[in-house]
Amino acid sequence: MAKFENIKEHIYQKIESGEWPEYHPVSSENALANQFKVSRMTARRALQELSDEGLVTRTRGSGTFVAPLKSQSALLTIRNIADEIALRNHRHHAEVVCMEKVPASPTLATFLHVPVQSQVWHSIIIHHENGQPVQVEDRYVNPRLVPNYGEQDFTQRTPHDYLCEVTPLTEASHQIEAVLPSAALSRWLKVEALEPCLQINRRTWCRDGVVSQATLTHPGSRFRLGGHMTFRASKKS
Amino acid sequence: MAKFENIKEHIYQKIESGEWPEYHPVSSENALANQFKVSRMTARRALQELSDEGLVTRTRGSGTFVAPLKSQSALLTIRNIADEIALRNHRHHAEVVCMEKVPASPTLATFLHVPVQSQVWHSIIIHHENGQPVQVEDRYVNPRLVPNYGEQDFTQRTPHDYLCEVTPLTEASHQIEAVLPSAALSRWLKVEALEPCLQINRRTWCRDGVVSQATLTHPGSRFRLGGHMTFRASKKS
DNA sequence: TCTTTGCTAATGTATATACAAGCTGTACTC
DNA sequence: GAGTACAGCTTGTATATACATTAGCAAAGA
Repeated sequence: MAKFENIKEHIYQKIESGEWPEYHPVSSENALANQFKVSRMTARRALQELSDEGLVTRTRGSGTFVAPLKSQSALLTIRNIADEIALRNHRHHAEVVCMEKVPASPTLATFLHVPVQSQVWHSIIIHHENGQPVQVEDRYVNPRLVPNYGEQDFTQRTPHDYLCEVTPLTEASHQIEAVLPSAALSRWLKVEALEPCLQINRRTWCRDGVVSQATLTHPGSRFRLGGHMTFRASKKS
Repeated sequence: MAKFENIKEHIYQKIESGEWPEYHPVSSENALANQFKVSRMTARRALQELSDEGLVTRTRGSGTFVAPLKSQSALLTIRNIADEIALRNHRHHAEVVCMEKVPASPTLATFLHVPVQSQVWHSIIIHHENGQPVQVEDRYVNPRLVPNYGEQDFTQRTPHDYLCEVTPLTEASHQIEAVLPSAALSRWLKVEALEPCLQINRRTWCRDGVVSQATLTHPGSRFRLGGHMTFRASKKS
């Protein structure tokens, strides 16, 4: 492996393991150069690439620091429903319908990479915007990676928020489809049985395996998923 | 502006203007260093950053070349329905329902940034996968930027393909929602009026303005939108 | 006490150089 | 003619050096 990659690896470990939390200072270019017995330009390259990847932020005159985790997936943000509602200056509140441990069905076991019939966390939470239900979050969580999931108070913070903190996410996959709500869903969302809903299926990974699999259902009449992208990073002229 | 930025700018112009098409060779590091009277390392930096941004591809021993445009938005791909179907080894065919010039309604005029009542291209195309309809593409195109849109044969190539070629896209925004199909849509998609559909609203920009606004409707029972992302670019160990 | 000044350390840009490693075409050999 | 060896160009990695720009702090001054 190239020398600059060793240095990146070293710093990445510190961040991923949680030893260096958000905003923790990272060794300076000169310090790394001494420590790894390389030239400053080589140490610089490692830090520069970590900065490009969004893991650290750098400020001339000040130094290099671990970037806030929430900005690490800046490109296609995994949205936190509570933040999104707050952004619109609306009021968010969550209702925990269910929080239990259940044995994993064969399908679920495959999704979460756990043994069939092993106990997994299951929660159902209804998110409201200004008193109206806008999302039902039906989530299964791997108890090996998140043993204390059931003890959290999810009326105060969202599961997404909590999971991001205890297991730094490294990977995610989404599937979006349009469905008709089940009886329970239409009751929870206070919509008619024939109203189309937007359903997002999301699995998230951390370094050690599948953390969680969630089905987020939104009423079609009260929700849109938006995205914007530009193909060019640098600014014009 | 920094020297390496000047070089980037120079190359970017060539690509954006279309003077250098896909796979066109880019001057080598040494050639650029001579041309711009800088050191090789500075020229290298310009090429390296363009490579990071996905505008060019580089191969040791061979050279630097303009990247194929379709890979320029690698992160959240703007999918081409035909490619997607081909990827599944299925058969794609398109049916052009309508191709006309219509006066822009006030709403549409706002979307496309054109004068109200000015003529714009309007096309409706049904995309089939193995004979079954999977997408209705209802598209409005800015005739100032794409004057010959109406003369293309969209049974052979998709509008997305054509638009990518004649106007290098620089920006795009999406909105996804779940809806019930209109009468015409349910007829075209051969679904019942009560089947929920996934509707994607997409606007695309090139350097000179809004190119096109499209509404893509998929039957919920036959379509899913997927995405996958990792938060770390480099590979492990 | 508040302000100014200046020092130090950190990142940002640029250069010159060296060698490693991979692709391509040419010339040579069999 | 077919295969091989090699030379030359390309990108990739690494080093040493110089100077610019900025943040933060400390000391001197009013």
